[in-house]
Amino acid sequence: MPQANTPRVRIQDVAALSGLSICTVSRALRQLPNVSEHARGRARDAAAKLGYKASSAASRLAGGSTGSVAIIAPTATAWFFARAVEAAEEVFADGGYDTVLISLRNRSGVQPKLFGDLAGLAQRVDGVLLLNIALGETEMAALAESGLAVASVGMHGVPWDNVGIDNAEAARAAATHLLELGHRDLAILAGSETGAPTVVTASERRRGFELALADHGLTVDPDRVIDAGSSIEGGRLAMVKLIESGRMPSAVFAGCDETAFGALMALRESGLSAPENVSIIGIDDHQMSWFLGLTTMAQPVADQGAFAATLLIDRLHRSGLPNPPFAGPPSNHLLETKLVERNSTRGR
Amino acid sequence: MPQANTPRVRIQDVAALSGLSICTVSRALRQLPNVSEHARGRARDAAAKLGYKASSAASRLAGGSTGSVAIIAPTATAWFFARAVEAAEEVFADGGYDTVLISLRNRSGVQPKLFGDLAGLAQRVDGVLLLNIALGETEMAALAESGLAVASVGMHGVPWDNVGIDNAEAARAAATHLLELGHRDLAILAGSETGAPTVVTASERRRGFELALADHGLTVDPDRVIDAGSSIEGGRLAMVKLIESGRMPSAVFAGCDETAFGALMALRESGLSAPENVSIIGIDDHQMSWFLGLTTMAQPVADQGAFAATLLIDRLHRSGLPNPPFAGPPSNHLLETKLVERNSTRGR
DNA sequence: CTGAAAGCGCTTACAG
DNA sequence: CTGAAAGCGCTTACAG
Repeated sequence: MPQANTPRVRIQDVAALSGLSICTVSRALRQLPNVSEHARGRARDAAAKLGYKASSAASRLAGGSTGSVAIIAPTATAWFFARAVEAAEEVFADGGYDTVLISLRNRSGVQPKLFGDLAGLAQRVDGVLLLNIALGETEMAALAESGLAVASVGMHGVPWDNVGIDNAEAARAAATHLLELGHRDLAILAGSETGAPTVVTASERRRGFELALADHGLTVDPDRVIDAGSSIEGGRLAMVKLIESGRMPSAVFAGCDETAFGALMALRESGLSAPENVSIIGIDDHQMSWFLGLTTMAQPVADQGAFAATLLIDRLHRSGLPNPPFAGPPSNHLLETKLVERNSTRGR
Repeated sequence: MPQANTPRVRIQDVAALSGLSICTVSRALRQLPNVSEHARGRARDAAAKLGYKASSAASRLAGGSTGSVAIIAPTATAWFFARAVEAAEEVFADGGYDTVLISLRNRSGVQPKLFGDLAGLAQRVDGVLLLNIALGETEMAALAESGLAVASVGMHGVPWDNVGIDNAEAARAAATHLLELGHRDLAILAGSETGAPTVVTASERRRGFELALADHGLTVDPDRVIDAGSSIEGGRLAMVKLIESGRMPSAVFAGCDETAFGALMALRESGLSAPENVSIIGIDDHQMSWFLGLTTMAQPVADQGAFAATLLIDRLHRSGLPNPPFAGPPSNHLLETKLVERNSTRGR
């Protein structure tokens, strides 16, 4: 196998240049305690002059950090995930971490396999950023045992740092918008796609939807709850189902904008449109939503990914310090959403 | 730092169980030559029974493979890249490789930094999959020296396996469609965004555009070549520029569908539309293109990512064999594109 | 075809 | 606060 021909700068070189032992250099560079400021300075200078960067392989093998983190997402192509992933990756890269992308690809089987060998994963990365992953109890336990640092986006009641939006509230606000417009026969397009790992936000959004209806003395008609996943195609099929049922609701709450796009497509295919035949509201404020005149609850996506990544890195840094595991209780950060009214909804 | 508590299965355990030495096991498991079929079988059985998987850290440190590959993309959020990345990630995962995602994020500075330390990268991954990255000569040289296996999507005249479409031909076909509709004043929305790393396909598409015009005895008016990058916003701004120039072309070739979407938005903002005021054609066949009635040249995206990933893995496998570097000359695979006529173009 | 030995570059106890 | 030693789990020459 061909080799890079730049001779690697080893910790030994830094030790030689700084006049310290390699173990002191190692501790100094990793900000561990019990190193004099003087030694720390010398080590840092020598490392900088030599352009030294610890071998992640050696460090990892010796029991130190791997210098990489994994992002686990249900899919990497959906609007939300692509943006969250990229924002997180940027934070990780700036923090000196490689980011390993693991897409569950809406394929059953890959999640169990992944969580079945968390020890293997833990050997390759220091921490994981979970993006809207629905976890079973066994999986939660496995994660706790793995020793991996964890942070997440869009998860709920979870024993690690999380950032998201208040999904129930956002859904409630969306449905309330519809109700205040005078609509009473509401349908919700949400939930999981067949064979797809459940996306946690879906159930919360559905709960918010129910809450809004309850606020208005209404209950949810099971026939008006359509599984649509969170894809364009899922939204399209769900709306087709509604149209073919011959009983069109007055308004539709789509679990996310892409689902709403699909619903809009289905309407057009049938010669119908929003808000003429039905009002439609989504959640996201996708880049195309303005164009399509879609009313939606806007959420900050890149911010969520970046913030969660920052929290994970913070934990990782603190974990190097004494008194693990990772000082401080888990925090939960809810970012703001806001209603963006356009032309897909109107009073009746 | 907390530790996983499943005791790791080491190669030594496999050696003990199989009655072989660890070095024979090592060779057997990596399919190296000079191992008897008998030993190979015993090693394989023992490894399977124990659920042995080599430590990537140890393997890497000892000079073996890292078990991971990097995907380098200009951005991970654009429609094309998100899909290509996910498709490639699936192939890598199935092949047992971790995939490290590196997004250049359209930020100048990150590419030079990355290529400035390819030796560092080579220490962490076995190979890289380049997605439409414009490379300077120094970067090409650095890549060759790094010892990394390389494959790419959408690149041109490159000394490694590549898969893509014939960009010049696709662009030429798109422009020809416009010309055959009778348009003579054509504009092209393409090229790189300010500060963004150049996307290689852009220049090829521009060349195809020129070719088509030349076929019809026309030359390109520099004023009709607008830098639009390949984003929605870039397309919008480019079209705004065209509108504000007061000299609207008869038809517009957008370098990709997202650029076309942006152009469509700009038209709508000005109370204009396609094909009434101008014909518009894109390249991609984005999921939303049908909805927006956009005429476009369809290209298979996931196929490109998956195919290129397969080629990279093949090289990686072959690189373990004797007689490196990697047997076989680089191959270039061009996948089919095809015109999808919708309502954004019409004769004049 | 197979094995004993050395070494990859770190980090972690353990002494000082 | 600092250092010498052992060891992490592999792979690579080198002998047999």
